[in-house]
Amino acid sequence: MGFLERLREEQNRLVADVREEDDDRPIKWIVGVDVSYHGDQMYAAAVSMDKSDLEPVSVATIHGPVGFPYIPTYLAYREFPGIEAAVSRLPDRPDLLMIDGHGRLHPTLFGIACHVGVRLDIPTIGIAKHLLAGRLERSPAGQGSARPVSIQGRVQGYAWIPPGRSRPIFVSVGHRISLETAAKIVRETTRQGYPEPLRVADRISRALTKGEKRKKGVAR
DNA sequence: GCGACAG
DNA sequence: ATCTTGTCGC
Repeated sequence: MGFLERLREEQNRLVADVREEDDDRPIKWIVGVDVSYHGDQMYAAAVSMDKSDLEPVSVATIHGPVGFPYIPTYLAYREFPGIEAAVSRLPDRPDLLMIDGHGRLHPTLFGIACHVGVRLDIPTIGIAKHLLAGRLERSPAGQGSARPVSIQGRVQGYAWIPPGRSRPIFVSVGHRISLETAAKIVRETTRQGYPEPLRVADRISRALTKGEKRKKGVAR
């Protein structure tokens, strides 16, 4: 059996561990984590903020060699090492992790947000800019612009157009949270375009790669 | 077999 | 994700 087939087997095994019930503990520290690349190096940033004011409280960054290529539906095997390392450098354990990429909106119902959540045993939400799997349903009456996304007839996520953005973002459960709560928290943490923890994490991780370019004298 | 395909 | 100039629009 090939390498990717083995990884697919692992996904199909671990998907049974995903929990979609809300956690008991209240959510105070929300962490956004994102990864950027420069050549064969990856840079990850984890940003922790208090849910009540969305002000960054702590930041952790790492960089290291890229160990896996980008292959659609296997994103976690590329990004998990960086995510894990950055999150573990934070002074406090996150109450909730926001991941750039899908959770249950995945062909195996086990996208990177589920992968990170299960392996770190932390509640996670998947937030992505493009759809990978699933079908957009008609907007239900009353729901503010959020459209359900279904896989095999089951709602696994929502497409939502945040203020200040023209295209939707896609929200799905990663681990230890309900889809409704995930959607609510995404709305509450979005000021413009994308949830604040992810916006800041993205900005920081990308700044790290830019800094690397300057060091090496790459043209600007 | 063909097309589509998170970051 | 990253590479990349100008260009359209608020």
